[in-house]
Amino acid sequence: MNIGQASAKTGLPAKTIRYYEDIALIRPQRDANGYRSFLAADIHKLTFLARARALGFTIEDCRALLELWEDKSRASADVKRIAGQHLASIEDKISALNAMHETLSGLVTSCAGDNRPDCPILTGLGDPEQA
Amino acid sequence: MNIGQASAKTGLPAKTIRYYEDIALIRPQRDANGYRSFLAADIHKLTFLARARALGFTIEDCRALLELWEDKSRASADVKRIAGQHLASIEDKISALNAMHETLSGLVTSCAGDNRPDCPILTGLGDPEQA
DNA sequence: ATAAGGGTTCCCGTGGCTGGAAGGTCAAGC
DNA sequence: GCTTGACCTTCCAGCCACGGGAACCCTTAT
Repeated sequence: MNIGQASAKTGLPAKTIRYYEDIALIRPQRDANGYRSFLAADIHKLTFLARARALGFTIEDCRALLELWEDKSRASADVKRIAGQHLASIEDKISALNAMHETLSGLVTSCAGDNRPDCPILTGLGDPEQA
Repeated sequence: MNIGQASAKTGLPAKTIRYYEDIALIRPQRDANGYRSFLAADIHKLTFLARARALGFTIEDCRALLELWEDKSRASADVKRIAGQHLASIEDKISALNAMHETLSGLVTSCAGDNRPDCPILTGLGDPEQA
């Protein structure tokens, strides 16, 4: 299977797949003409990567997870630890965004949004006390 | 005021302040010895930037907001539009993170996390149907 | 005179790709 | 056989918003 088909199967752009080979997440074989040749196992890995990335795991997380994935004798606790840490970092990000949202929506609500220049958003941004 | 004091006043690293000058967000004067000299207006701008960045506005958003901030005849609607768009993008990010969180916490919960190799997290990541 | 603690510029690296240039390969149509 | 177009290859540059560190200059205190 060529890279185009692999891309279609996994939903990953060809560029991304090449990049994943570059950083040694996958190691597809090569045909005589130099084209990458993707086997079922490669597709499976790419699907795994696509999904893990979509869940926000970093590339290095993915690398670790892929290793565990291939290690049939892994302890599920190892996997759970990585996933748990990532879950915590997602929670942190959500909290941070919620805080931003609260502050900003307060500012936006208080702004008339008309032709006049008075704008509590700008005032609030300039003077933290007033946010 | 030198860059160190400006940094202390605004909470922004000196590196960041130099970067902001580089990309022309601020234009502090220079002393005879070549040191940057920050006036009250510069500090005010930096404070504005620090706060807007903390709320997740991009640099280009900040540039636009700063322009409006300095334009005493601006319409508050212009400011509100930028802030509203950013608010919407924050909401998008929160939704995306919540979706990730839901999926991932489901996987994590279903994993025993012991010494056995069976791990629904890895299975779920490999096979989307089973997530 | 020297040492510490400012400041300056410059260039490289980050993460995770994405775009584009320059060129090789393959299948189809004339 | 030749061209066209779609595919594939490598490599280089750029994105965002800085941060690290080198190499050097300026100021102040001892």
